[in-house]
Amino acid sequence: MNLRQRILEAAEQVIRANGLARTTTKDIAHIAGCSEGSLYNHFRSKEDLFLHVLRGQLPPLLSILMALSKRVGQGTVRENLKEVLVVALEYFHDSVPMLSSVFSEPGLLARHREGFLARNEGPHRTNEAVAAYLDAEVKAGRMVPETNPRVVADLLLGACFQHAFHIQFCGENETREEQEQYVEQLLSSFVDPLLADG
Amino acid sequence: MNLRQRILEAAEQVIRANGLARTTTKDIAHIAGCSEGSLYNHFRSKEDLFLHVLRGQLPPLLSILMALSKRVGQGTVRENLKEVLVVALEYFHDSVPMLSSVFSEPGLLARHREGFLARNEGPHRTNEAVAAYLDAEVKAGRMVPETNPRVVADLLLGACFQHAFHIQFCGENETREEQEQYVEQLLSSFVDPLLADG
Amino acid sequence: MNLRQRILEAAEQVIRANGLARTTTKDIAHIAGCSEGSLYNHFRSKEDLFLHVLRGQLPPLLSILMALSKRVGQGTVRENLKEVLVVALEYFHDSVPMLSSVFSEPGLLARHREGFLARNEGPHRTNEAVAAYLDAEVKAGRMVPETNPRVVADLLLGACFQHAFHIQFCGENETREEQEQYVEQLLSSFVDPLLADG
Amino acid sequence: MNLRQRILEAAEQVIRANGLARTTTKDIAHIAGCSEGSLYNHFRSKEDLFLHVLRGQLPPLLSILMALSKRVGQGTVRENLKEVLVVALEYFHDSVPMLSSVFSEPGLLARHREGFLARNEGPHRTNEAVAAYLDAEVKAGRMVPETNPRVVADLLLGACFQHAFHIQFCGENETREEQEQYVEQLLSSFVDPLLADG
DNA sequence: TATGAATGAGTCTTCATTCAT
DNA sequence: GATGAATGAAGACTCATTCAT
Repeated sequence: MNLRQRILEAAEQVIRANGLARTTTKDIAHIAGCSEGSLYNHFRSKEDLFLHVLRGQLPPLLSILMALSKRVGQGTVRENLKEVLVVALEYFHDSVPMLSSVFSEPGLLARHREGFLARNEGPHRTNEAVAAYLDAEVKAGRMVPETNPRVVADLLLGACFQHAFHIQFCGENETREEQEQYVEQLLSSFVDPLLADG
Repeated sequence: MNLRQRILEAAEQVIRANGLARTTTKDIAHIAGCSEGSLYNHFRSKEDLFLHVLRGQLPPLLSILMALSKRVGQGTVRENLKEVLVVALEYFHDSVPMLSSVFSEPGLLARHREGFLARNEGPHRTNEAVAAYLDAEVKAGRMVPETNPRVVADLLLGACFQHAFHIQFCGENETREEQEQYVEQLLSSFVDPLLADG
Repeated sequence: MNLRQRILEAAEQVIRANGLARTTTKDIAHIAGCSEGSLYNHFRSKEDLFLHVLRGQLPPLLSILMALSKRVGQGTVRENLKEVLVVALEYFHDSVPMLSSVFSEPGLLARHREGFLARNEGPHRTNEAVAAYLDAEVKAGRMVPETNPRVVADLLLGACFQHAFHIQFCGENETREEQEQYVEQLLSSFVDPLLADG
Repeated sequence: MNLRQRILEAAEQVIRANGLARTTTKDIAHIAGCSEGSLYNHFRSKEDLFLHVLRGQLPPLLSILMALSKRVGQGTVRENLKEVLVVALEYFHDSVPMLSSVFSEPGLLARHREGFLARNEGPHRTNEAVAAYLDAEVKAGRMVPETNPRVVADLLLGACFQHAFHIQFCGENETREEQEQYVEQLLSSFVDPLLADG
């Protein structure tokens, strides 16, 4: 693996372990197995490096959710949503600490913003993707016509997001099974009544 | 106002303006109108000061939501929920940046956690309070019996929380009116069908 | 002596010993007997400190030359000029290395310039002061009327300046006696014919 | 042009633009259109490269002045001196910043000194060359016998040198015409009385 | 010979904290 | 309790130089 990539991964690793504010170039270089100077052969500044790390965080979930559009009309809506929500919940658990950290450095946030807005990759895009899927399923007659796709997407992803935020904030752990149970609760109480095959 | 209080407010002000990571004792002292040394006559350390600032952030919403229990059976459920959600949304807008910032300093987060867990004031308590209210309204027959109070609370507050997070993250502004519209959407599409008077 | 003054003198000392480009904050702090951090309690930056050191270099000769005006008509012109030129030559020897160094840092030179131009203390002022004295002596009838004061001042100070520059550049030493001999040469060959009492 | 020469010219260009202390190997390589590594295929070190650049600065004027000896008895003394002084003044304007810069790096100056002293090319040699010319003209009867050639050379070149130093130090510009006027002043007020054809 | 990634020593600067007054 | 000068550890970043290709 080339050094640039190693540096990016080292930076992500240190940020996750020590927190954004406690991440030093020295630590990053140590984990990457190179000198501090080398960091600057690949990134203009520490902030620039962070920006590249952050940039790598957003797309994963988004690309999964974009792929949802291909599943319209396939499998069951419930299964599709369950899979999506479990993936989202897991992703939120992973990304919430780093994503949230950025609020501690408004300058970094501002530059990060410029980037993801220009690339149309903001975190809000996930909700749009799920809403688009729901919309298609409503039109396909697989969900009741009263369904408001955007509101349902916001409710489901919002619940998962806040849930992950709270778990991380409280320093708890959640097993994969617990995550699935959480999603199952949402589906049973909220989504099932919206399914057309009721 | 005594100096201790002035320091606390100055710290909060600087954190909001510059971000947690860019908040220095020098800036705090300057805004508080005292010397840096004075900070240490009132707080053991900068972290200690931050902890006191953070402690002051959580309770406001919680105490409002706790008061909800007194409104069971009074007014309409819709009105009660609307008021609560608007207040919550506004509070999330205000507090998300500072609350999220803490993820950048795991040590600070850990100590903060010890505190709010000991005082039973964690951010997750807001959802519990709303769930308790909903539970009471279900029992009072003002909501359909299929309502799962905790899930509904998580969906509603989760949507508001993530919405505020996204707005702040994208650096946008939202007027009070837009906030009310957002809440109204949630109510119309999701809550109304759950009201027993339908 | 207060720390600020000690830092200024330490900086000057290190610049003289190691050269402007090889002067580090570490060395300055060490000579001043304080920590590097203390430098920044008294000066905004290393450049700012250098600016204050430089500012202290220009005025000494200038103030001596300004005092010349009081000697018009007193003593002999030759004696007055001799004293002035010896002082100037000695001063040039002392100041040429540091003054010249500044050309290596155009940014520092630019800021230095702003300062001395605003205070009307530039190095060219020395020539103006001597010219003013000569003009007065011409008008007092103690020098031949053909004397062009500004040209004579430029020739005499220019010769001394370049002489000092060459000596320093070649790393030679010049005793006080040799300096006096150099000045005496200038007086005998050039100034004497201009004196009215010839 | 070969790379070695391109590097030398690039180095000179960067030094003139950014100052000696702000000249980096990176900048030099960029201007020379080669890699930093290539610098070290042609020069032992950055200091070595600078030494070669400096070495190229001194001889130009000197060789012109050495050629003066051929003009003894030809043209008029006034014309010869005027041409020489204008060339010298222009040269001083050009070279003073770089030459002076070297005082900021005593180690570089010391090595430079070794070189030009061994080659008998020091800056003081210019004055010797002019003095030799004047001496010849005195002996040729074209200047009054009281003329002290070395003193006259020091006065004239000293005035020009200091004038150029002041102009550069004050960041001013001087047109060719102004330079000629300055020299003309020196000639009219000082040299003319020394010419034998008066 | 030309390269350019990698280096690591060195530099300036920041900042939370202390302590004598 | 209030001060603010002094601290020194730690930080990000620069840069001349090396070396494998």
